[in-house]
Amino acid sequence: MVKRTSFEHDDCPIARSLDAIGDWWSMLIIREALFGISRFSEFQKRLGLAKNILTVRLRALVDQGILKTAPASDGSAYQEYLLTLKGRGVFPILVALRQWSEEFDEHPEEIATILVDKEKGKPVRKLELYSQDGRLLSAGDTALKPRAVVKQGGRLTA
Amino acid sequence: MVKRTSFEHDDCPIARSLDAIGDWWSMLIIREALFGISRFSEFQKRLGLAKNILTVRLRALVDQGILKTAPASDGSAYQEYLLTLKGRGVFPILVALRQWSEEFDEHPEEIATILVDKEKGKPVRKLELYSQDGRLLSAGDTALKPRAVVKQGGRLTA
DNA sequence: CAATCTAGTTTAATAATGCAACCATAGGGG
DNA sequence: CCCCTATGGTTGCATTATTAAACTAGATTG
Repeated sequence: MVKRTSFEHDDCPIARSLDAIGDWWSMLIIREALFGISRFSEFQKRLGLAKNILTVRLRALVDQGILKTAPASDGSAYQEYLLTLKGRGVFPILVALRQWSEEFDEHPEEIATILVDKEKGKPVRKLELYSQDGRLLSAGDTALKPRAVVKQGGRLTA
Repeated sequence: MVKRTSFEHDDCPIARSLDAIGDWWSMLIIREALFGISRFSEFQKRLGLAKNILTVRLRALVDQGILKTAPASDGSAYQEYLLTLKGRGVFPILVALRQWSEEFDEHPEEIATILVDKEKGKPVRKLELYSQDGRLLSAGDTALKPRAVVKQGGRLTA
């Protein structure tokens, strides 16, 4: 690679998200964390990834404020990894990924679980995107607008 | 890597999606395609990725039925890459990624664009997840249920 | 018909990933 | 106190992926 491309300071928010959590393991670690997994060894067992990789990923997630370490909680003298607010904010992304598989995968019969609402136990609806005045939007109904920014000099830039 | 782990036949739909489009470039290629980009050189210019990688990614996306090649359209004798229905279905994932950055990024002032609805030009709302009976759900209101599957033998499995 | 554009392929270097083996600390048994 | 196991890593090395840059070959343009 001669240096792997970083999107950390890209002006596209999608690229920025991908830079933060856009690899297989980070996303799956957050998925497990949302299930309540918090211990190093539990992550390692459930995901089956190499421990050194887990170490690196956990550290990166902590550095980015997606996970935080807590001294313990279940009595044992070890630490645990807990989601921050930012980390819990990844939930819609995971739901979107899940629903894409459910809708388009060629072997949906291999999918083992369904996302349901706790209260009724029924499958959730598809994620919906609305305009401010309440119209349901699809990709074609949207556009990108440059964010108007007033810089120090007072000039208007994109 | 000694063979990168594949999630192609994982039973988790999130893992399956990640296996298909869970790398930086694939996601960004689809983003560009949603903007109407369809030519090899355009993708390469806009994303700034190495051409060999673009070749591999485009081929993988076509193999997976996310893009399809069409013989031409603007007269020139070259081919173009177009999104399939499955490809356009990635849109909510990209919206979720975008909104996560918008909400949690530490330098939101570096984000250059806003997603608006075409009709009014106003920013869209956050993606919303509803239960079948219309309640707005957050992560804590949901659970995973094993998908009941009736196998050949007639036994019920998870 | 020479120059340039398109859509790649090839090559060589560098970076990331994975496996396995090792290490340090805590707690428990004897 | 000594040995054993579990937790939470670290280190080394082999393999694989990504990249930039050079090269091709057909299509288009001047």
